[in-house]
Amino acid sequence: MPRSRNPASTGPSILYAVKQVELAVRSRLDETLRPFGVTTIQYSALTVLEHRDNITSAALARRSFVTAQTMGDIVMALERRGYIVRHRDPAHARRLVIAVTDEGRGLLDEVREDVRLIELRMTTGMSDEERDELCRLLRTSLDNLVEPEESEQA
Amino acid sequence: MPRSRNPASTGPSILYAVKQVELAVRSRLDETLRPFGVTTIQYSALTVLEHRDNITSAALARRSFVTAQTMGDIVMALERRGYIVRHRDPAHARRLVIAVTDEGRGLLDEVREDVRLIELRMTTGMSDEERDELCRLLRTSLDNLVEPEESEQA
DNA sequence: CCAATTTCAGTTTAACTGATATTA
DNA sequence: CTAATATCAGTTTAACTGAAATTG
Repeated sequence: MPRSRNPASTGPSILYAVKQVELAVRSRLDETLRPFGVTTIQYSALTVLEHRDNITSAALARRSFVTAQTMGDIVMALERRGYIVRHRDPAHARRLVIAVTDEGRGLLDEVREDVRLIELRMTTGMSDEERDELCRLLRTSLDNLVEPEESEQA
Repeated sequence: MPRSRNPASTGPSILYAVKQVELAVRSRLDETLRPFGVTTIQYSALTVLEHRDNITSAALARRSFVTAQTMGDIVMALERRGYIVRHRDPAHARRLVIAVTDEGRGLLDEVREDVRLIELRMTTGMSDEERDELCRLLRTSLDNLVEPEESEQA
């Protein structure tokens, strides 16, 4: 296969680009979410919970690359606002499994369109194939970065 | 043009993927940078300064989507550690332009290889073309998200 | 006894807002 | 006068470490 250029040609610029895009996205998301009184971090956690119900705070922390204590604070903030509830896992009395409430789903529904507009703006000028490719390459990047040891069900 | 699928097919999952990848990258970068006593945020600012010398803290703030005060704190932290120096712009007495010191470049050199390893791990299994494509799509995303009003030279 | 989960306490960094002096 | 820059002060959120209780 023809290696068109040296492997370091792109340098550490992909990491830099990821960082910059995330900063830009967060800036836009903050504007969108401010009227609702939730932070981008809290919203991100809530979107994960929307798709992965009955997960514990500790598992959510591992998935988000933060400590259990940090995620504990975020989860408690969401609980205080009524967006989630927690109840004991019958099979595992130490665990508190999280469920998104109707209020939580309501919030997600309220901001869904605005969030989609940010994504549409970000991908302006891209073809559907390019959008799919970007998403696929980001997922691959994430898979490559996570520790392989993690084998949880939630 | 044949729109192969509905535009919402990928949903807001690209934003989610960007966020997750950034969290993963930051987690790895934190490990790498901890022995050097700099945070990922400080390091990111320093890499921008490496390529864009003679920029002001305020301009750096705009580029990084944070307030001037926030970037002021980060810049002062880098200054205290001796990684940058600031001096008055002769043409603009109010501005303090930033220059990376030899110590700053030394730090960047010391961590460059480790940072590159993170990027290599992240792009494991990708062809050179895919790496380039990922970088290109991220740059496009960033361009689409920045305010067009900004027309600074630095 | 050990590992995982949760939580309490304390600390630090990074973000914000608001206000102020300076200067082009 | 206005806008931009830098900075001072105060606040909040998000991250950490350390420690403790509980449970499998």
